[in-house]
Amino acid sequence: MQVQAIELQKRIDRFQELCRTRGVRLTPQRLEVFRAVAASSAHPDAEMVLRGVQKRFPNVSLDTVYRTLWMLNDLGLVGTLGRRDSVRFDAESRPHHHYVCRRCQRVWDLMEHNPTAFAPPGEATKLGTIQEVRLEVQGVCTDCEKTDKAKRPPSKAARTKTTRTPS
Amino acid sequence: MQVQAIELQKRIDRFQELCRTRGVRLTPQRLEVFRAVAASSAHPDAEMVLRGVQKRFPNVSLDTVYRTLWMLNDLGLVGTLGRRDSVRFDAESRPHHHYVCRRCQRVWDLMEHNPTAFAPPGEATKLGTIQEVRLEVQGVCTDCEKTDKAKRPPSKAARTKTTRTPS
DNA sequence: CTCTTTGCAAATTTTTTGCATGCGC
DNA sequence: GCGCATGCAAAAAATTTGCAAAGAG
Repeated sequence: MQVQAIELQKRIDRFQELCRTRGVRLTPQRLEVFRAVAASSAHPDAEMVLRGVQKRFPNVSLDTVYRTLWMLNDLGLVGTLGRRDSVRFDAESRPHHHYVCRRCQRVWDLMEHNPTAFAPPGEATKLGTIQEVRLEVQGVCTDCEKTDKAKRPPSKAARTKTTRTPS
Repeated sequence: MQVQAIELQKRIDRFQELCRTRGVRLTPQRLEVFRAVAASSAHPDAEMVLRGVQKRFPNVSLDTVYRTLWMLNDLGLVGTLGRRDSVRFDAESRPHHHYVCRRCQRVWDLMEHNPTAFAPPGEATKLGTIQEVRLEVQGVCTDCEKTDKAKRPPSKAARTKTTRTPS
């Protein structure tokens, strides 16, 4: 699960260049966080990245890892699996894909049936059984485009947890 | 964002039938949770489902909603967007897909390039801009197949939060 | 009547934030 | 030196679990 040294160096160069281009401050922590993600093909979560980074910088904190990872994500240098917010459900039974707006988080079902899209890549069959193939298109919906800037819901903190002792 | 009454009824019938077939107890809460998901095409999260259910059953609790949703997921009646565990990162820059093992949660990159798979369905272009197309194949990897049964890590609770006062 | 499911509350887990200090540029 | 980034700790958000009481089959 290790990335080749040459490929890794290529990625790091690109990162450093992007930092200069985009005016992002290049700190040792950030470099190390990026190295940890770029060097692994195990798709680590934040905690795994932390462990990797701590080998060289024993006192980096998990929050720095999170901050850096999302920053790298903004820069387009790392991708994510899973959403940072809550899990969403749907009961549409026909096979379909999703379009997800990265600003308002709304989801549309894409019913257009391109059968090849649901055919699992042959490569996958060698890895194990296949239970589901899921395609997700991400972008910014036209509504959000119009009203530019993200309008995050006013921090759910305000809401009273559940309906606990309503009186 | 409402599902047609006929389609909704069809889904509910299927749910009730599956309950009988699979020996799942059909409680009013469960029916209502399913109705809430099946009636919406907004891909609600657990809290949104709760709000829908509470219109008829003001005292259902969020935990029941969660329990029911995952149960419906097991039954194959609802699908999910996003993972229930933590977000994972990767720094692979070439376009690629993922194979995710539902037991050990490991992820493999699928580099096999089927260009059509990355072409966003035309339907999506009408909804907004497109930033990324992501395909995820889910299943059980051969390793886990061999050692059947899921071997969930022994509840991360055991671990000492971070490196807080190690002495 | 029995055994599953519910509601409640508290615990767990994951992620974010406020603030004083430190370091890249 | 200035201002963003870090570390720390604590908050927030999301989800799960233990347990007594209620209800389905």
